[in-house]
Amino acid sequence: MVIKINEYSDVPIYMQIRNQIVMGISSGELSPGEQLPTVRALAMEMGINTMTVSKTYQLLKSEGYILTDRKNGARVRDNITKSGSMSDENKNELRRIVSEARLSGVSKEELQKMLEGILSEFY
Amino acid sequence: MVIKINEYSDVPIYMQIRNQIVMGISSGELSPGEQLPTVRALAMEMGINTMTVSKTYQLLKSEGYILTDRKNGARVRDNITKSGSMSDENKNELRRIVSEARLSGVSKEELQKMLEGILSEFY
Amino acid sequence: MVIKINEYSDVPIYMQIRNQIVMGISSGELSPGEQLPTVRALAMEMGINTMTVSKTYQLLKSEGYILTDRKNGARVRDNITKSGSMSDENKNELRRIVSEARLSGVSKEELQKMLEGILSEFY
Amino acid sequence: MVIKINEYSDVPIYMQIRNQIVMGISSGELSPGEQLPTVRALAMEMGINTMTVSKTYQLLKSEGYILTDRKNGARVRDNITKSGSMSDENKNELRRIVSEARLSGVSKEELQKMLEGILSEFY
DNA sequence: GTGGTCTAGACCACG
DNA sequence: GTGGTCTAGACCACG
Repeated sequence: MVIKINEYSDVPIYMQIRNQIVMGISSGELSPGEQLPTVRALAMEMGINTMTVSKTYQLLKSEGYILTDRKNGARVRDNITKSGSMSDENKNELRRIVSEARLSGVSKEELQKMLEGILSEFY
Repeated sequence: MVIKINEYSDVPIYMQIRNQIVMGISSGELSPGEQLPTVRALAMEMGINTMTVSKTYQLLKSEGYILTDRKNGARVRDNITKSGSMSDENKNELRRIVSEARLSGVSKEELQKMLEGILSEFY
Repeated sequence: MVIKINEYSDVPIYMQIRNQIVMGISSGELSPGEQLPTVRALAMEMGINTMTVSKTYQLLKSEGYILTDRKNGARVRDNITKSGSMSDENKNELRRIVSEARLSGVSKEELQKMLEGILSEFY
Repeated sequence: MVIKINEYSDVPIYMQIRNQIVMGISSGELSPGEQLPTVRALAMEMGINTMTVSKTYQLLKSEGYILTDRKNGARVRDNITKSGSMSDENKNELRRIVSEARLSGVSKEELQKMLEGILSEFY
């Protein structure tokens, strides 16, 4: 799996990596139980600080997306906790994005089409 | 229009206010040409510093959502610039949110229903 | 002569009017000795405060572009003081504008052509 | 690169700094990728508040001239967005400056010569 | 060590 | 009375 960092983004690097791994798991690109690169390897590959990758893995672990152990490194959990609902933060983000799309002149139809496209990526 | 700040959020205060005003404009709660509270009034009302509100207004101005002048204070622009498309950042956010929703066990149908609900708020 | 105010501009109204009158004099649209509208008339016509127009006229007078007397109102001076050189401020502005044009990807030829066009308006 | 503030100017400090950095980038004095002084260092050096410098950097960032990150501080972007044209504001400023030059008695030839000089600084 | 955010308080130009 | 600017000083997340 290829992870790309956007250096112009305001999203912190550790969060960009986290987001891409989450999307990888959700889309199926990363399978349950699959091994992730070691902190050191990923940091080296991306030319960033090991601390940054470490922060990503700890976050993913605390969110229940991955497991880490000293022997095997980090692996995708095969029983990710399902709360069954979206966080209020994400709901709010959705509202913000939709409202901005409308003000940008994106039509309802265009937006629905785009949303269907994104849904088909993950469902 | 009531603006609520979540002091525990990671989103900076000036950005929370900005987001709520954008949503207000998009939903129609704030009409084109409508006066916004003065910097001082809003700061007082929310118990925050005038500089913070000022930052919000300048951001909204630079984004083309409002205009300010010393006589009338700030008001909603009546010809908001329409790029016609969503920013890459917002598209990416949509993908992140959808991917997280799926991993949380939200079904495609539930998500579609929620999206329709949000769309009907703004379109 | 038609004066247009851009309400979105950061340039104060009194300065926008001043600039347009100066350009009118320089282009010949306003002739030496020509009568300007009264403060009251111009303010009424533009739907702005008389104080704003008054400020404009006082500025133009202090800059030596117009004369005012109680009997005849304001007139374009027929012997505008010629310093013979550009102000340092204006030179600096030119440098700023040219530097921004270049960074915007405007070619030297395009810029020269535009400058010739502007020069032919006033010379 | 030396930045000089004119404390008597009407141009706000953060804007004076912004203008000089833009001119520095355009003239080549500041190279793509080059580090800018840290907010604190520049503020200290110029004897002004860090907030003022911070405002400058955020403006330059929002205009696409520089990028900032917490590790490296601020640096000049190597792919500055090129709109391909001058802003209407800058065109208007050019007209104002040329019209004032003419009224000051600057000849067309002198002005053309000065413009060529400025163009050769940046092109 | 860096930029980002926020406060309390002040002064100013504009209208 | 309004927004715009600036200071002095502080705390925080990121890396």
